[in-house]
Parts: sequence; structure tokens; C-alpha cells
Amino acid sequence: MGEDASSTPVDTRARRREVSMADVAAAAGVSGQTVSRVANGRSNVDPETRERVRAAMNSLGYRPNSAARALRSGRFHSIGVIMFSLSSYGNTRTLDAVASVAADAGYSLTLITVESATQSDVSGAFVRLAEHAVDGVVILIETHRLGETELALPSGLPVVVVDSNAEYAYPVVDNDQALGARLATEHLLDLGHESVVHISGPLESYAAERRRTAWRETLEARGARVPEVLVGDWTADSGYELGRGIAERADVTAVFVSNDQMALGLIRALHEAGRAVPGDVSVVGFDDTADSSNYWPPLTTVRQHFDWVGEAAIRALLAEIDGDGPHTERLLVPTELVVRESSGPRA
Amino acid sequence: MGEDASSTPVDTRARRREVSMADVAAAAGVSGQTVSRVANGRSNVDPETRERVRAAMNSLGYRPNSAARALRSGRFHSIGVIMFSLSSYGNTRTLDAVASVAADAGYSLTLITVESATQSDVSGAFVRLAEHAVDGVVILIETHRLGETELALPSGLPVVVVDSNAEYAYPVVDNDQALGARLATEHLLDLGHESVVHISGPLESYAAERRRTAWRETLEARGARVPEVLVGDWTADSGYELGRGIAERADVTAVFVSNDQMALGLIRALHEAGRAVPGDVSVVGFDDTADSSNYWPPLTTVRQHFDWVGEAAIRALLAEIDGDGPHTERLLVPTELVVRESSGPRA
DNA sequence: GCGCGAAATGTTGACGTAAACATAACTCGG
DNA sequence: CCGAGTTATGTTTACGTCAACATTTCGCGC
Repeated sequence: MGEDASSTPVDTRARRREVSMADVAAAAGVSGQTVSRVANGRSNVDPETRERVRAAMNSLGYRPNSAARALRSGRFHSIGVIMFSLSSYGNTRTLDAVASVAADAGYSLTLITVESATQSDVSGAFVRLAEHAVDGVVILIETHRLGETELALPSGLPVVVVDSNAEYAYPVVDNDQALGARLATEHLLDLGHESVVHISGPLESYAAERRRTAWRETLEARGARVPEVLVGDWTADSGYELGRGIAERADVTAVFVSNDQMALGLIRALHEAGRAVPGDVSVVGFDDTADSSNYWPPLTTVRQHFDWVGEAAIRALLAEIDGDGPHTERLLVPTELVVRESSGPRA
Repeated sequence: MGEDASSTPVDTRARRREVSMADVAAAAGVSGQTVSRVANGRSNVDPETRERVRAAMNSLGYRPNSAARALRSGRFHSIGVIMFSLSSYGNTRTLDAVASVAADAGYSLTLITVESATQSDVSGAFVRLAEHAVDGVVILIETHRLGETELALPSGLPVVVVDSNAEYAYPVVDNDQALGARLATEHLLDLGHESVVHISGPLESYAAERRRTAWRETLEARGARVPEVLVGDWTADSGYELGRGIAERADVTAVFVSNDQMALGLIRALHEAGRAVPGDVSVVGFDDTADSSNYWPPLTTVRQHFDWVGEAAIRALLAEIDGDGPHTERLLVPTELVVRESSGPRA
């Protein structure tokens, strides 16, 4: 009695009954297999038959059922992305790139955001993705510290991590944080500043850590004094709070800030205190957001190529998915210094 | 030729063979159906049996196959999102909210970004989503103008649109653009400014249109002169370019800008020209981005509750999916004025 | 102690697709 | 004009899950 059409002719939810291959096959007078061949663009179909099937597909509005397709083939043509919220500028930009590259390759994106970047949250999200029919996973989490247990995920699914820590058993793609931080710090030293204060991102962030480390090493290499690190949380507000302290210290003439938003807050604090930028204090940020060229003054900053990172991540993942063996490698995309007006020679 | 499985017994890609219900059933010594019942938390299973099945699941690492489940049930527990790139602040924030609400409801998100917001691109994306096993679609496109042919999508799938135009045959959720624009304009008039110049978003944007219209109507209602509209493209750069023109006009004392980023550019242009904000020119933005309280001066702006919008959109969509009939209604989330330091009384 | 119903569990089949395996039709060289 | 090779098409089956139906087990009232 499985035949529904007989008993319930007017079923509102009957729309669920989609047009299937069998329907097309019947309409075109061929077998389902031939429809399948046409749908998948196989060559061994008579042009005339192909046309007939195409016509039937169009008139019936046939759309292949991806669930069935996935069940049959084991491929879902979908890539999972695990993100730690969408608030960070860089991650969002990377996601954008990931989305378009994946789309070009015929993959759609399944997005999961996690509240906190703990091991349990991330692997929980991972499990959900694994259940949810994805061929591979991109983990896009700049801020996380998983404690002693490093990222350990259920096996079997290709994974690429976009992050700054090298300790993963998965391929890692990232911007070259250390290069950018070095360029920024050297730029300020080259302008004659005796030392450079650093406003860091949160301690849990590996990206922040690498920038901080490179800043310190650059100062040491130049024989400059290494001031105490100030720690923010990436927000402009935290930059402002820390900036109020900096504004009171006449000895500070150069600040390297770990992202543009905190730099914005810092600059506001300096303005409020009547300290000129770059006259009294030079400021260099990190990210080169779309807005930073319109800060007042326009911000000298480190440009990250998030689009390259996103693209590289997807390419690496697709290679893994296609079985070209997992490359546990590490790809660093170069960063570059963009000099604008917030940095100048020491007064 | 292509057949590899037979010749390569040690196939690295053999991991694709996931643990299935049958494996668990065999391990636990029960039928597949019983496993299914345990997996779905049915009540009519003997506690002891349930425990045995659970143990087998864990030791084998069983994960239900969502493709098979979807094929069987017609439900995918996935919501499609069509976005016009991720560059806009508001859309990204809305997406964030959508992601967490959907996740709470047990749905994952399938994200598709489109390059341009044309009818063909959007419906192309829609078709891809329909193929891609989603239960419903959220269209999150603030900037689009589809010409005379209004958004016409293949039928059968619940849809919610987040946008400012009322002309859809689908439920629409949006921030109350008109309210915000009115509040902003009235605020400036109340401060004593004789008129208010408006920098609009692009003409293709319905959001920009509604803000522009409300600005004009507010001026007219107060009997104020309506200056020519300046049209930007949402970027800070465009705000800067237009701002250079404004800075030369001594008669302009108040500007209502259609988003915060253009306001940032405008303020930079004013600074460059030596015109004080708000001393010479008052500026009000729109969005209340995370950064705008740290602009210099901190920006008076209109706060949009993107999180509410995202949540409302998902709730409406889930209601549709659950068959509570399509509500072709329109939900406006209130906006509010946030007064900071970029606006002040007319000199 | 017999039969009835409830609870626990098993069996069958279908969802839509595509791989593997037929089979039919048609080409072409000798 | 026959058989081998090629191309077009059809048939069967399995993917993993779950609803529907079938069967078994057991408790309990009379």
C-alpha cells in the first residue's frame, strides 16, 4: 500500500515528493540508468536520446537528489568549516575566499560556528560535521588554546587547519605572522624609534603569540630594549583602554599593535590625550582591514592576504580529498608592510 | 580501467567504508532496526539491550550516515544561506546569529556566496542549494536590484528573505531602516542644523533606498530644505571621496551617512580639510559597528540588531519548514539612535 | 492454566542514485 | 556476410536508514 498518490490526492506536504529519475525515465521513455548517464554527462548516450531526456528533465523540473547521490557515491561535494564565531575580520575574509574557491570546484560549504575554542567544542563540531555529510573539514580558528591535549579529531576525514601553530598532524595554512611582525617592528626602528611598545592579542591566540615573539626577537636582534607587553583582546575597546595608559607615558614613541581594530582604539586614546599621531607616537597595526586606510591618520599596517590563505586551504583540502595523500605540510602566505601616515620619524 | 578496488587490497582510501548500522547490529547481536531505535532514542527498547547497543556503537565509533537518513526521511536538517559576499558588516553579523540559532535547533548551515546579486545568480545559487539537500533557504542580500523580474525562485522550498523590500512572496525580516534614518535625521535637526546632507549607499540597495527615503521625508516633514543626495558604495573610500567635496562647502553643517564605514571616510576627509567634527560638521552613521565607538570622534550612529534579525529569520524559516503554513509577513526589528561625540549643536 | 494485550525485537521493503553487469544494435574488415 | 569490436541502452543491486508490518515473549486477570 505504499502508493501514496491513490489515497491522498490533496496533500499539502506532498511537495516533498520530488521529481525523481524514474519519473524522468518514464517521461522520456528510457531507463533510469540512461537518465543517470545524461545527468552526469557521460559520453555514451545517443545525442537524440540525450536531448529527449534533457527535455523531460526540464519539463518535469527534475533536480537530482543529492542525498541519494551521496549515499550511493560516498561523496557529498560539501566541505565543512568550523569557525570560532564570525567576529574576527580575518576569519571572515578567509571564509569568503574559501566559499568562492569551493564553489568554483563544485563544493558547497557547511558552516558550523563554535562558542568557545575548546577541544571539546571543536571536536563536538567536528563530529556534527562528520555526521553531516562532508568530504573534508577546514578548521578556521585563530584563537584557541586547547591545553595539553592537542587538537585530536575523530579520524577518517581530511582536515586542513588555518592557524598559526605548527603542532598539528594536519596540513596548516596561514599568513606569515612572524614576517609581518618583523617588518612592522623594523619599520619603526628604522624611523629612529629607540624601542617599540607592543599591544598583543589575547594570550590564547597563536597568531598573537607569533606576532609577539617576532616583535621581541626583532627588538633583541637590533639591541633595542624590550618593553613589557600589553595584552588586549582584539577589540578596539581594549586598544583604547590600553592606549589611555600609553598616552600618559612620554617615553613611548612607537607602538606596534597586533591588529587594526586595537590600533584604532589606541589612536583614539592618543587623540583624547592630545598626543599627535605620528608626531608624538607612531602606530603600526596588523591586518590592513578595508577601513584602515581611512582611519585618522590613515594607518600603517601589515597586509595579510586572507584570500590567498582561503584559496590555499581549499586547494590543500581538495588534494587530500582526492586522495593525493595527506601532506602534513605548512604553507605560509607572505605578509607585507603597508606604510601610510600613522608612522613617522621620531620627533 | 578505472577500477582500483580489486587490484589494491591495501587501499588508503578504504577508510571511506564507514561503520554502519549493520556493523553495530552484528556486534551487539541485535537487528539493525533495534540499533535504529536506540540511535533515535525510542522508548520501546529493553534497557539492557539499549546499553549493549550503546556500547557497541561506542567501541565501533558508529556515526549515523546523514545521507541515508536524509534519503529516508526527506529531511536534511540543514538550512541554506545565500549571501552576496561576506564583505558587508551587517550581513556577516546576521549570518553569525543565524548560525548559532540554527545550530541550537539542530540544523547546520550550507553557505553559498554569489558574486553579483542578479536574478540569475541568485536563482542559480538557489538551484544549487535545492540540489544540495537543504530544508529551507535564507536569502541574505542587502544589495540587489533584480530589475523588473522580481525574485522568482523554483518552488517547493521554504524561503525567508532578509532584506528591505516588501515586494516578495516570501516572509521578510529586516531592521527598521526607515525608523533609524528618521531618528538620525531628527537628531541632527533637533541640534539646530538647518538641513542635513545625506550620503547614501548604492542605488541598487533597497536598504540604502529606504534610509534615503526616510531621510527625505523627515526633512520635508520638518520643512527643511532637501539637499541633493550623494551616492557612495558603502566603502570608507567612497565616503572619503564624497567627503572631500563636502569639506569644501561651508554651508554643510550636518551629514547623515548611510553606514559607519562611509562615515569613517567622510570624517577623515573633514579632518584633512581642517574642519572640526562636530564643531563645524556633525556626522551620524548607520550600523553601529564594533569599531564606531572608537572612531575619532566616537561616532553617533544608528544601532541595528543584526542578531535579532538573524534569529527571527531562522525562527520564521523553521516554522515554515515544520509546515505551519507560509506566513508572507514582514517583520521589522527596531533600530535605535546611539548618540556619541560626532554630532553636536550647530555652531 | 489459558488467552489476551503490551512490550521487545525481527523482517521486509523503499527512499533515489549509480556501479556493475547484461544485452541489444550497429560498424567494419576480411 | 560472419564474427569481433564498439556503442547505446536496460536490469539488477547495493548504499544506510527507518517506517510498517510480523513475530516473539511475557505478565496478568479470570
